[in-house]
Amino acid sequence: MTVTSGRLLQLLSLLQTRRDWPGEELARRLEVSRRTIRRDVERLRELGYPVQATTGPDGGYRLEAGTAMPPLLLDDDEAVAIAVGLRTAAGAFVDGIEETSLRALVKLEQVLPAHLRRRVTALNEATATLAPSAGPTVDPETLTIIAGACRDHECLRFAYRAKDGVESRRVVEPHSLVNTGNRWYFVAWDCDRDAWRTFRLDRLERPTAAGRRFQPRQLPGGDPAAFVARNLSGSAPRHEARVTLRASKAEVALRSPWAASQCEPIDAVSCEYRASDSSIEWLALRLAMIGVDFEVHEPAVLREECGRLAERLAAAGAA
Amino acid sequence: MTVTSGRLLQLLSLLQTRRDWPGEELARRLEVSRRTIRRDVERLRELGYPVQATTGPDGGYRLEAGTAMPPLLLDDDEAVAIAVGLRTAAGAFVDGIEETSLRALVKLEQVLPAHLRRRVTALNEATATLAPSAGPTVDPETLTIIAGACRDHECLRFAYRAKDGVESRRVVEPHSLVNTGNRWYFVAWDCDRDAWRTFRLDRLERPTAAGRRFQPRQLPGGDPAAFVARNLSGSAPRHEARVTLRASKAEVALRSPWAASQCEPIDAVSCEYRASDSSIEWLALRLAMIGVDFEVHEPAVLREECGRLAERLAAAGAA
DNA sequence: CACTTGCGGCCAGGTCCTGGCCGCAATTCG
DNA sequence: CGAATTGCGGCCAGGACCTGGCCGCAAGTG
Repeated sequence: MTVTSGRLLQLLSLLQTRRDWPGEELARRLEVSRRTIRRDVERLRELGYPVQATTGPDGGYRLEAGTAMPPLLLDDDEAVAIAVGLRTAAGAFVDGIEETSLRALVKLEQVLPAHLRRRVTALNEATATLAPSAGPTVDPETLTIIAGACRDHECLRFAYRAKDGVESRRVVEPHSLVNTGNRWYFVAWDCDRDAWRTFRLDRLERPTAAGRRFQPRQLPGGDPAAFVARNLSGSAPRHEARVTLRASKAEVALRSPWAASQCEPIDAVSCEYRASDSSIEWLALRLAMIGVDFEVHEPAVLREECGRLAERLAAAGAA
Repeated sequence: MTVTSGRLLQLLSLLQTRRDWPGEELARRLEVSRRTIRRDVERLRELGYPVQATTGPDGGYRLEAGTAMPPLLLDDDEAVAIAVGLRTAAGAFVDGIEETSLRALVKLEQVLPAHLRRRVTALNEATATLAPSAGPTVDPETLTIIAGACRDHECLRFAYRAKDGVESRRVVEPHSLVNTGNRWYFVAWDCDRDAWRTFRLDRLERPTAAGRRFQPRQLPGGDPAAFVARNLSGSAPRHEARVTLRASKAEVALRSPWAASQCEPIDAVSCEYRASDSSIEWLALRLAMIGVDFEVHEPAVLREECGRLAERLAAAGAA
């Protein structure tokens, strides 16, 4: 029954755009009797969506938070906003959320109408400017193409620039994407070399689905993250910073709320701040961003980096 | 019809998690005959979802991008990822996307199951650390509560700290949220003072829905953005920076892709960078973040800020 | 207390769903 | 080229489901 199912979807959509809906209005919008609305609501409830109702004048229906996610019915703008948000989230280094963001993004982009896709890429370029990050960034386009190929077991072709700078064309059976810290790796079976390889995403260009499907192979060891870690052999060491800020924790919270959660109060005019990152430059900048005077206890390289940064800024300031 | 509609939704969900589905497998998963699958697919098409099919061995169904958004069927992790992404997008200053992100977020949070909500807030706190922004930030919680109250025409109660520091309790009929640059304003009818007011979100605390609904009033002039602009009377002046970077545009693009789009090449070893922001501190940090030597032409305050920052870092580096 | 709004039983007429069967078309593979 | 796989959709029959209308009931609101 295409009409009934469609109406149910419409009803769900209406219930998501506003909180309270009198049955009368729903009936008018969906062009059915109020009796049918009651029945539709009953159906939604049967499907597990918690629709609450209140009686009396000003009563109506309301979709509440339940135990499972109902299908999200988004309008164009909202879809675009979500896509943009996910792109930045997937591209950023936000411990533990990237892979999932990516999966959601792939799902969304699969069905994203073309005109919306154009808006997303346009907006994404515009916003990239304002979301600085340390180190080489990865194009969200690349990410979604590869993630999609992994999901759909589709062969992939791309250009790769090895560590020594040598360029080559690859054809692979994609297996998975792995995110460590702020870098993306791509685990795949290299068809030409007949072997498993890991590729760094920022060295990879113009990925395109080759169209051919394949039977997934078993990755030795099973866990792609472990596989990448093994092949990485200890690059990207993390730096653990311990710093005293010359301000109370409350002051820090006021100026830079994002830093407060890693602050331990010492006394009324200072607190200890801890942070870790694989990039010393970024670590130094984060400290500078807090906006209060500070003193670096460790590591020494961070102190040096602060000095370098100071020189650069001093030079700029003196000009 | 609950079973047919439910199956249609399940089918849609399956089609979103992977690209190709042989009819045989769909039939097995949904526990109906292949004939019924064919009919369900037909129904989806009738509802406007572009389901493509390919014949032959290795054939199957595939949900493609159409002209309208189908309902998104998300699993728990994906919902969390989207919520987190939207929260940062709404809190950040990403010209033009915040209001919409916020609307999508309100829609999502309305139906977000409690256990997922907990995960979102937890993650959000954790990630906030890595998404620094200049100036006072706004709690996404606050943002969604207010946006929801605006949408649902529900009275709102909150504490407000005026410019002169005086604290007061307010009860208002919320009208709209306005985002300018990197700041949020809230336009509402103040019930106690019987007048329209704009509030700065970062001065507002503990907003709670009062429960009472109201008939929306007409905002004089109609446009909330214009209303805010009128009442703002030229605060938050923007600083326009003009800087020479001591590196080629290509080098900048390599180190900090986000900055490249605002670079104009001068010669092989330098390029001009332009940026504007209401916060001098943030402007200086953005320059530092590019990671190359530079020289500030204007404004003078930016030069001074660089000097201040340099001193702070020098002190930290020397320690 | 009157009024509004949701709830759900009951009814009758008509529509739609499902599984099975079939011939057809497109594609892949040997 | 021919066999096999997969999707398409007509047809059928039995049964289940939908809809609108009507009603008495319960629960808020003023």
